Amino acid sequence: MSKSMEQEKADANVSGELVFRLFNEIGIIAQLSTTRFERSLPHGMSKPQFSILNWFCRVDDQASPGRLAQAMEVTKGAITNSLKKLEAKNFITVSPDENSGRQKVVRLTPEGRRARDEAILCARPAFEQISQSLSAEALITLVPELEKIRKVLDESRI
Amino acid sequence: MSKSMEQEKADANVSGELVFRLFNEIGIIAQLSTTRFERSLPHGMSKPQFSILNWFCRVDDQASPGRLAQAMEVTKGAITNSLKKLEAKNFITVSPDENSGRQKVVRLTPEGRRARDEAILCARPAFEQISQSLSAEALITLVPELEKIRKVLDESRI
DNA sequence: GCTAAATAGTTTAAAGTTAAACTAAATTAG
DNA sequence: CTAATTTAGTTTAACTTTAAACTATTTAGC
Repeated sequence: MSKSMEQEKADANVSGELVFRLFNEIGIIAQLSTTRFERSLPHGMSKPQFSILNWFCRVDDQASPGRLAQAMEVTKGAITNSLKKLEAKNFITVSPDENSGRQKVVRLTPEGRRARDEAILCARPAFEQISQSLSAEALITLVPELEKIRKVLDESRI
Repeated sequence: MSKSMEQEKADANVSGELVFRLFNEIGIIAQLSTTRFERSLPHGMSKPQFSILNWFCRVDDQASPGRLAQAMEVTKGAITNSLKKLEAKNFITVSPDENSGRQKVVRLTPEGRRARDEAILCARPAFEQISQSLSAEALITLVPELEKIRKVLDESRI
């Protein structure tokens, strides 16, 4: 075995180890930050519920449940569940789609928009501390790298 | 309001926004990577089960259920559940602690160690692709930053 | 046009998690 | 030494998620 081949193998092992640690850290951070985030949310709102409201504020003012399922990266069943909760709180409306009898149209209500804004205000302090203990620089490099990883995972979804 | 104060507020908003995106990306990556990881595991092993076996290989050769719960960052109930599964597969042994009647001692079996090594081999290809689409550089900067974030979250746990 | 396949959404069953109640054992205080 | 408190682990109930089965509607193929 040539020297360069040995080196390549060593690199692969180092990368393998690092990728492993990467996903381990990400898993733990997701768990801890979700718990913290949900505890700070008003109206007994869950992270999935918040994500749906936030999506409406940021991406589009209406959508089918299926489109939301894709955007949230969860199953259709999970979206059915979340939409029921949000509808019960009058944060969204769900109506039949005029153009397609098998689709539905989901829309944000003014209360829903208010609840989302309120949620962001309530959650801010929970993350301020982390924001402070991280350099802005670190954040600026971190976020695009993570976006890249997410896209790779997303595009090669099984 | 002075110029510098305005600037500080703008910075805070930018950071707030970035921190928000950071945790959003982390949440999605955790979800997608866990699914992919679990599908690659042998013996119908779940990520929590693997994590316990892996902990024994990396940290200590025995532990109480409570210590494992802390290490895995889950509740004691969740650990009770996982340990039952692992014991049924003969990957661990659970025995009474000689020094304390209310504690138990959990240990890895040789089969457990083999299963963990096998799991790592099976999971490698699933992550190789990501490893390839990321620069080693990116990984080397990413992992320590994430470790820092995890530690901040962990140390200030509520 | 009519049948077959695909698509949208709901429901159900299995699994896993948390929080809280509970049992049993050890420690602390008086 | 006894009673109260704390600690370790299990159990239970509520909830969420996924995957698969199911219903209803639309689109394609012939």
